[in-house]
Amino acid sequence: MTGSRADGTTKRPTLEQVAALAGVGRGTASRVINGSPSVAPQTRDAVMKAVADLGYVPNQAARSLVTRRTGAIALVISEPEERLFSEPFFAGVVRGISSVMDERDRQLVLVLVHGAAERRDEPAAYLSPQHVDGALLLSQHEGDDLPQRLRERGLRLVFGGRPPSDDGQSWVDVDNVGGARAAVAHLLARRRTTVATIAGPPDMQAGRDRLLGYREALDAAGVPFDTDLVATGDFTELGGWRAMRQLLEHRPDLDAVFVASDPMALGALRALREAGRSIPDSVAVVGFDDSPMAAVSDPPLTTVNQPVELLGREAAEMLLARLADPEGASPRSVVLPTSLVVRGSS
Amino acid sequence: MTGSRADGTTKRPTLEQVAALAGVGRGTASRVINGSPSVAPQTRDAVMKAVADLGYVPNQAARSLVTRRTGAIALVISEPEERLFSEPFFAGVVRGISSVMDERDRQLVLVLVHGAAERRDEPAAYLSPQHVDGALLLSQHEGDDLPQRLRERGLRLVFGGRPPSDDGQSWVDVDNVGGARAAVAHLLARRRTTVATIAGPPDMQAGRDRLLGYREALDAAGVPFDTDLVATGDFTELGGWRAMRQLLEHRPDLDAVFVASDPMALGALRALREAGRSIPDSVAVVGFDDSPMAAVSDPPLTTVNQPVELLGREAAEMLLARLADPEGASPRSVVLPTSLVVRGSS
DNA sequence: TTGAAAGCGCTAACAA
DNA sequence: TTGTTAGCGCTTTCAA
Repeated sequence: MTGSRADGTTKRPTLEQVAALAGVGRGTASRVINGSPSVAPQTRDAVMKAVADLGYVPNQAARSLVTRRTGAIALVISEPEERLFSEPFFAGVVRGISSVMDERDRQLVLVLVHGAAERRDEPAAYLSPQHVDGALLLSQHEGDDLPQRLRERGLRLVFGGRPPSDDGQSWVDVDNVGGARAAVAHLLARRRTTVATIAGPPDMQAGRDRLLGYREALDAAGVPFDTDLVATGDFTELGGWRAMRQLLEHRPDLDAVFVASDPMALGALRALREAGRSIPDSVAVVGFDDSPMAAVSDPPLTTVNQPVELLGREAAEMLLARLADPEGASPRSVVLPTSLVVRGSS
Repeated sequence: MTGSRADGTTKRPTLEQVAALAGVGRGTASRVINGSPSVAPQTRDAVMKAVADLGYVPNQAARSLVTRRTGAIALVISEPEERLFSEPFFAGVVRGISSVMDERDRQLVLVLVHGAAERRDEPAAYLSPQHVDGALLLSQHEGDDLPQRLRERGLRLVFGGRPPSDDGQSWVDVDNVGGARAAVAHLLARRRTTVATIAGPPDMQAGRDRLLGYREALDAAGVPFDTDLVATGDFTELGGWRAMRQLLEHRPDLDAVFVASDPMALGALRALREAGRSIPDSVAVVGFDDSPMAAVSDPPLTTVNQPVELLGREAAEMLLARLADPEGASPRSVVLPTSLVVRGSS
């Protein structure tokens, strides 16, 4: 099927050979392979057969050279956000992105960029139209000018997670506000009267949105917002533990807490246990993420599910759609629904 | 610096233009750019200046077309190992790999492959010399034939973590055996007499190696090996919790436990707490990973540090070295030292 | 609908 | 040491 060479390299069949075998010109063979409509059915069949017989695979380099498209998409991870690597969230999103890229025969190039602080030279020089057709940015943080620079270089961008400044960007996000609202409404519906929250970092959109959802649920129920019932964590277990202790100190009368991430919720559970508070009798806890840990914690955690894999898929497809569009379609945004996963009796 | 076109695409300067500006032939310009030694210093300078003035960047597609090298390296993650995504281990390794690739102007292509079970067609057809020059495989599991197939396709491979069957492979690993040995020796030196272990999955090399280290330390101290003191977990917190409960049931007299991963160690701590055993007075616990959680757990966990970022760097450099070598250097293997991080009084 | 031919930008072989 | 030239494999006009 493929000839081998002395150096172990494999010599692949070329379009030329396919054309010859099919008894057509190179141009025609090319048209068939690229799905051009103006090809006679029988010609198409002949070429297809030749392709199959020869095990032909187009040479991407040659193709790129003339089309000026690389077929590659960058997945940009900002170094400070590397924490994402240690969250199930990330794995799911990447799986979603990856499956789309596979289906569409695109390659996914992983680019870790250093924080603005530690950048010496032009950041991520690799991120240019010369190397990738577009870029997917995950979970941006406020004040980073990388997206702007990439856009200036002519790269099409799509954000996974709503970007801090939503000025004509394309993004896919989950409904953080709605998820948080549902979580808090659930607690209120269970006759909890003093519902606290452990919010995420205020410089992250997800953190802000989930806090907003908390407020909205209180408003809807006519419950006044009380800053003493709000503590902030950094999405880690330790942060959740600290925040819970702080809440217990200020407001030992609380009987429920909505925690903006599962790791923080686990930390909160620990703090509550250490304080001798029973769960959920004395304090009900609801998390956010629907991470695997939430299902097996003691007690199992009610939490908000977010469709992470779908988020990845949608973002990837949105980017490919923008690339396919002649002048780069106008920015779009999609919000995916979240849902409450009720466990135990909290 | 670069001309823009109507479609927003950037038209980059070509080697031709660089040569013209420098007043040399295209070939000479090419030599300078590729660092050929046979170029007169002044010629070199002239070309370099032209490159700088024009902001010239070589066209990778054109280059690949003639050199038949892509400049890309695949990072292959097997789907079942996706758990790696949720471990700090992974983030560190990827950071190491990524930094090397940046330095050497290589792109890192992320490839998630599905488990052997769910593969429909030829697995990861993308993984061929046509697309990538080589591949880095992380944490392989027993019985997967993907590495073999990739090698048959003519791809150079390097493993991060010792591969299950070490028949002439190239790999970089950390000293799991030595780390485990040190951990157990530490417990024995602290006059612990009944040291149990929670081992990792037996189908993973790291799991086996850490158990071996445990045995070696016992042997060295003349302590008999007792299967009742061995429980197995799956590297997750839940697994550690279960294993600890099992150990306590069979051998409530144990006074120390070496746990083969930090997440499992945290689960073990929880089980011990729930059983009313004080830590470290009643039972001393040592983990493995030196994950961030270990430092902030209650009590802080003594654990084994593994140089994850270095592992990534070494693996990446080994692969590039193999690629640079004419006939693909003979397989090499490197074991990086681990070290015990003693915390608290365990 | 099809074939022929002109490059895409670069490296490497060959001459000079 | 340098310039010239022949492709690498493909897409895409341009004619037919």
